[in-house]
Amino acid sequence: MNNAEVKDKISNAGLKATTQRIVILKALLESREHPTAEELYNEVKDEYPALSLSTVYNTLDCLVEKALVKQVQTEGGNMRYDAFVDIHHHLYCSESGKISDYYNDELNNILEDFFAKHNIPGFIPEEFKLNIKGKFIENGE
Amino acid sequence: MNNAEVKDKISNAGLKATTQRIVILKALLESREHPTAEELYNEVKDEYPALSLSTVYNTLDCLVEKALVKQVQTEGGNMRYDAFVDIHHHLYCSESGKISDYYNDELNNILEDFFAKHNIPGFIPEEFKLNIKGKFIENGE
DNA sequence: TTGCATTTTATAATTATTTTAATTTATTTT
DNA sequence: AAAATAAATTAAAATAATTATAAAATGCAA
Repeated sequence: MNNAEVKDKISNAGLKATTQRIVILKALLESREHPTAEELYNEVKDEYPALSLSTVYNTLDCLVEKALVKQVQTEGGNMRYDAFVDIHHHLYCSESGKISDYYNDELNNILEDFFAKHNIPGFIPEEFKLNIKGKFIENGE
Repeated sequence: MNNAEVKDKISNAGLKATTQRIVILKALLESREHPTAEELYNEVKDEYPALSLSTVYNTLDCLVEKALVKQVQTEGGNMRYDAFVDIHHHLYCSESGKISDYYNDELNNILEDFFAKHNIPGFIPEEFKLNIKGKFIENGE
């Protein structure tokens, strides 16, 4: 995705498309690693050395508020971010802690169907996210 | 659950059953609120005023390690704990941040079946946890 | 009981994140 | 275009959650 497209994304969300916001969102869109604010900061610093870590936090807050970015639930301490806001699930590796994406439309349909049929008393579900814990295996293991 | 039963749980896991561990685990077993370390500390302090917050953190780490307690994924900053380690899912309220339990064996079976049939290349799934985001509704709303 | 290992405690240190207030940048008004 | 206004960014300080440290207390084995 080029800068102009990222810029449009930000503008269309009703935010000022500042350089900082563009480079931060672009970096996040180029990563599938669900980085922390600090990891993103280190990514972006090369290209934009004047950037401050506060700005990364502020910008991510903005982007989350406008639903351009999602916070990723982790069991560990710190917050991670994901610019891929389409429906997908996560694989959590119990050994490395790595979080990978899992896309499966059939699974999404099954979950939608299930909760269309099974009411949860007192609760209106809006979004389903499956966390799959397990282990990555080496090739040939 | 009485103290003796909690004590056995701890001993059976291979841990020394100290008073602190007993009261902390007991308090957690009596809560369905997925408390933080600090919330637990405040619960337990009445009954056991000498208790230190560090001990709560240490004890919870121990209990997690021995799988008597699970960490609960949250989007906010701080860690939450759950002494109910049987298979269940969580309802996340987007308004209040409250996390409630959702039990459904049929859903568990559907998920088991799905991943028995659908291999994830390079990954061995061990545990499925569905996070259901939505809203709690008032009676009569 | 004596000795040893473990646990607990209080304190200090660390880390992630948020707040603050000043500065810079962008936008609107004149 | 210049001045006024608003918004965003920055560096620094503050806060909150958690972890590390080292001394004291506890519990168990010989």
